[in-house]
Amino acid sequence: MAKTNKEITIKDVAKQANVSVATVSRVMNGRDRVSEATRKKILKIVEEMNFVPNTMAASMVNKKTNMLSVVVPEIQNPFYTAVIGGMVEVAKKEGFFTLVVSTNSDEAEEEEFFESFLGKNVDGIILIGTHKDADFYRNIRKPTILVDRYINDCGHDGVLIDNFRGAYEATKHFVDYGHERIAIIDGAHDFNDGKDRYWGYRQAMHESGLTPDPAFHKQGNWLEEDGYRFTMELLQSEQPPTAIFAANNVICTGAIKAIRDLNLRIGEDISLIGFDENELAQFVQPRVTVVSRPTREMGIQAAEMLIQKIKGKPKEQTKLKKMILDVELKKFGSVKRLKA
Amino acid sequence: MAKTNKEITIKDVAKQANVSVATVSRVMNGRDRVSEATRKKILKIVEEMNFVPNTMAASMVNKKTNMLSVVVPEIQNPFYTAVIGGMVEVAKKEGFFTLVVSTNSDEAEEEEFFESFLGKNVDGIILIGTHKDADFYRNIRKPTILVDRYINDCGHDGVLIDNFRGAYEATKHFVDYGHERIAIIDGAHDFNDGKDRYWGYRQAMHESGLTPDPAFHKQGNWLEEDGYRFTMELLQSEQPPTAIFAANNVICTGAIKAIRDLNLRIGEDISLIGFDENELAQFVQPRVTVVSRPTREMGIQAAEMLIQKIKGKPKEQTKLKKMILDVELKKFGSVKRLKA
DNA sequence: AGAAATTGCGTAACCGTTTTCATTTAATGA
DNA sequence: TCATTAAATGAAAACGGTTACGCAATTTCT
Repeated sequence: MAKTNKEITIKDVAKQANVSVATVSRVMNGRDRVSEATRKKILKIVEEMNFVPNTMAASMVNKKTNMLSVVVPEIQNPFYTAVIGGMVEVAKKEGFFTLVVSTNSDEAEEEEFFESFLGKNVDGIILIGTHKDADFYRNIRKPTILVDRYINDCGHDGVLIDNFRGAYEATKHFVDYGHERIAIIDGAHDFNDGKDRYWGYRQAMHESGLTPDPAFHKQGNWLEEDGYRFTMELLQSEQPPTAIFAANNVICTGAIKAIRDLNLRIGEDISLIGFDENELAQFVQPRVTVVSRPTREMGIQAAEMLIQKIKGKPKEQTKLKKMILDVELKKFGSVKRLKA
Repeated sequence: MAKTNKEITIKDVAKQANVSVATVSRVMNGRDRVSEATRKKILKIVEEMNFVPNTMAASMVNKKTNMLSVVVPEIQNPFYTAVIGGMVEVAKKEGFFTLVVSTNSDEAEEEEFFESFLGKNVDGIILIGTHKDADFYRNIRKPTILVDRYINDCGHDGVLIDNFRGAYEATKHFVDYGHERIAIIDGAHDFNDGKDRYWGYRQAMHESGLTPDPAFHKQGNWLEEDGYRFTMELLQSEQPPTAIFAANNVICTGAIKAIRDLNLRIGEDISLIGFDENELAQFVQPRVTVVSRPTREMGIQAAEMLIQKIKGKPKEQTKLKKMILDVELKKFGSVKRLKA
């Protein structure tokens, strides 16, 4: 079992087949025409020798890797994995291989990716960014689609959802059911998504003639523990709200747990709306009303835009596109009717 | 803004600095000695021209990419993302970049990976496999560590947990609390993990002098819906069990939902133990007793083994190692005491 | 049949690095 | 001062493919 650990190369095949490497290369990727006889012969030898071309060498000359990457802040968050799922589906169909990178919401890690082997060598990127500055994005030279989080003047197309309207509809729903003391738990307004949700809430309040109590705006870090802590605070205060809008999925999870720990009933003692589906929101009874967005679809759209961009000629550099997908308020029983 | 889209290469730098490419290469990766003067000069020019070496070209010659990949069946499953988390942590510390690939539990997709650019070019692989045949694994030439699922004679090291003991302890716990009618919901015994859990259950039953009712072994596909459906069936049968062992995390989720939908109380009307933590198991009250395994730690150990293997010389090919990590039965209130 | 067009394939340059080996230059010693 | 040794650098051959170009050998056209 003396193992010659040397990988066999196109040269070995060429020698064996008594042809030039060019010919082997030709049959390998069916570009040029080769006589049926030699094609057969070469194919047979390729099979026998178990030759697999070194993609890296090939990429060096034709500058394509057929790899896409999707960069997300947290691989644990089901919202992101859903986007990934949609993206991978399309990429695969189009012949691209997708690799996933999680940056742990860390700007340094995000930068590291772009300087790494991968960042340099994928054909395109779908990015749910962590950076807040447009400069960072402008420095990305590869075809890139921003998903969910968008920074103006970043120089890339985006696939987004109407966060403003989502929050607006949620808040409006509370108001329609007679709520006036409506709290919102969100996080830093570093990105458009968070900011828009807050201002959707504000506008709905304003239009309804309600002045939001500043104490009802709880701003954390978009974490489950924030949802838990702030819900506790809110519900244990002197004048608790009657309704809480949890501005993302994990905040909502925290809120549900807090409400449970306080022995209160959702939709009865306290009304709640979340943003995005999440396991707990679907489990509790009544199920929690949520602003739902087409997560998987976002990945699909982004991948299609990206691939189109990769395949299109550079001259087709039309102006930037932002695709806004629609949200839907899925009403279950977590909002109590206070008035007819 | 006429953009010369050509990437600048080491040659450009060399020309600008009036030195050979060899010298530039030397200063870039600090291998050989270079006079301080030229080093400074080159570094300055590198800075000015914003030169970044083409890693792919470099990899072609030194056959290293400093990339690791982790291949998992389902990126949505929190168990896998936890393993990934641990692995990435170690890899990063050791200077490796990690990329994640999900195969959707599809053998074809798994194979595709190994034939792709990535599969060919990473320095090592951590694999939670989908294939059932040892041959597949034996064909993997790169340094590889199998995690969680192990196939004998596969030719690779593994990081596993003691599934047998986990299930054994869980079952024993039921018995200790006086249960005799104990059901198990699992899935196909394609891998050691599932099989071992089943036989851990069997042995505990046997040692306790209990003969398991064949109707109490429900075998599905390890899916949440299986957990739901079988729990329903079990609890609605003529002679329902008093205890259910849900052999993985999503089956447990399904079981919890079914119990809820049947308006039964966990730990009262039906006792339940799950395998692995999961969101719902932690949420319901009483919290569900689970066999807990060190998920993150598994990733850490695997990454350390892998990197050691990559860095070690080939002659150090000692015999195969299987590292077995311990499980722990975390007792909460979901098992009712039937006797003192 | 001879010119023209087509087909099949080999030669060699190239992609952007690393690295060995040889060579030049500077430093050291007697 | 001149030989000896050490330090700094350059030339060129890899690494494993792709592809423009060109030349024979066929086929097609008139």
